[in-house]
Amino acid sequence: MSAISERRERERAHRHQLIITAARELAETEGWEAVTTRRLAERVEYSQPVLYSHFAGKDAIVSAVALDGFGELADHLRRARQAAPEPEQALRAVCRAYLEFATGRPALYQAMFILPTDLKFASPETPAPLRACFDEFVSCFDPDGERRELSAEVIWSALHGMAVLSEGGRIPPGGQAERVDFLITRFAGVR
Amino acid sequence: MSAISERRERERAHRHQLIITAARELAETEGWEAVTTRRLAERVEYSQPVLYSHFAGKDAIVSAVALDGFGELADHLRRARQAAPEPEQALRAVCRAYLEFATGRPALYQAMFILPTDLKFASPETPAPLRACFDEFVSCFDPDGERRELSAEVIWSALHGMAVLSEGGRIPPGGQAERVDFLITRFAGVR
DNA sequence: CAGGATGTCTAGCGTTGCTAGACTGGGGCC
DNA sequence: GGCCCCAGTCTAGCAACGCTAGACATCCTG
Repeated sequence: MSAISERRERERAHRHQLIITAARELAETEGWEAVTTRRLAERVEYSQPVLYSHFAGKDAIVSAVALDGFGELADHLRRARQAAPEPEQALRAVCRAYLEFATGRPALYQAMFILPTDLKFASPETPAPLRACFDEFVSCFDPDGERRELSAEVIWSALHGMAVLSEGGRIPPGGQAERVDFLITRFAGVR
Repeated sequence: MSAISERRERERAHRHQLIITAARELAETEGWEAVTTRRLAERVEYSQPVLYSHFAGKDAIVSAVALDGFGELADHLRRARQAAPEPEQALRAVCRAYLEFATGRPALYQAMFILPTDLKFASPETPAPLRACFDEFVSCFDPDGERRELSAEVIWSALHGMAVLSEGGRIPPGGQAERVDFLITRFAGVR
């Protein structure tokens, strides 16, 4: 019962991750509308029902990709914040890193924030990577000051709005840096 | 050729609007995923191909609904702005009206800003209602001050971010008013 | 009154997410 | 060791999707 079933479990875990990365790659190269269960199954060289033995449905696969994305975003933001010498510059660095992430991996960003997912936000069972992302913004504000969470929410909203409106062509895609600078100067003074 | 074909044209225009309002009602009561060409056709009591004699495809129907929405949003914002006695209160009033609109008609807002549409933004052939919405924000800032457009873009982004993150449960849906106030105080001083 | 244009329909194509039922092969019990 | 059973995988198919071809009817024009 031991060795063989252990190997199977290992293989199963490996295949689980294989599905996630295949979905992500497919989405990043051809967009999420090209990610169908058939194409995904063909890509991982298994039949469709195998996908459903790993995930409850397509949404769950998207959620898994999104979760990976939140982990990477948290890393990305943390690195940017820690590389900044001063607190004010930290906020600016984190904001820029956020937009860089959003425009650099549009499909991943879409999975995290736009497509319907099963992920729980702002709740006790919120996955750790999601909290970590939010906390990176919170950390940019003065621990003594009140309303750090509020500041983080508003900043995050603004960045998300810029990212998605610009990606969809609702506002000119150029001039993102200018908008960030403008936003920061309004928020930095009251840190 | 006159009377009869005129009547037909009238009927055709009437049916055109009928399709749009049916799509909108269906979306507002059951969500956009319930708006299929079959159900829509059944609702307007015609067969599917009739829809395609009026619109290029489903996206075009969504776009038409969105365009109606932009007209209403522009009205809504203008009324809010004009009802405010002072410029600073005008910005606050417009922002609140915007979020009120977004949370009050979520399906309509989705058609305008999230679903894929054929509408052109920030371009010469941008429809008038879209420009009108943007201009309502611009009008809230000092005509002598520079960067009115930039301010409008950033404010709009922030509002959109709040609306969509809150609707999707990414940030707590309560406390929207607090966020708006917080945002305004950062932007009002430099009007 | 014939001919053509216009409008609407039925029927169907290809694709989607998802699932039931058959088949296979190794693990545990007598 | 031999039998049964369960986990895993597959083929095949369902209902619903957006969209369209081709047949039918209906009305204006010459």
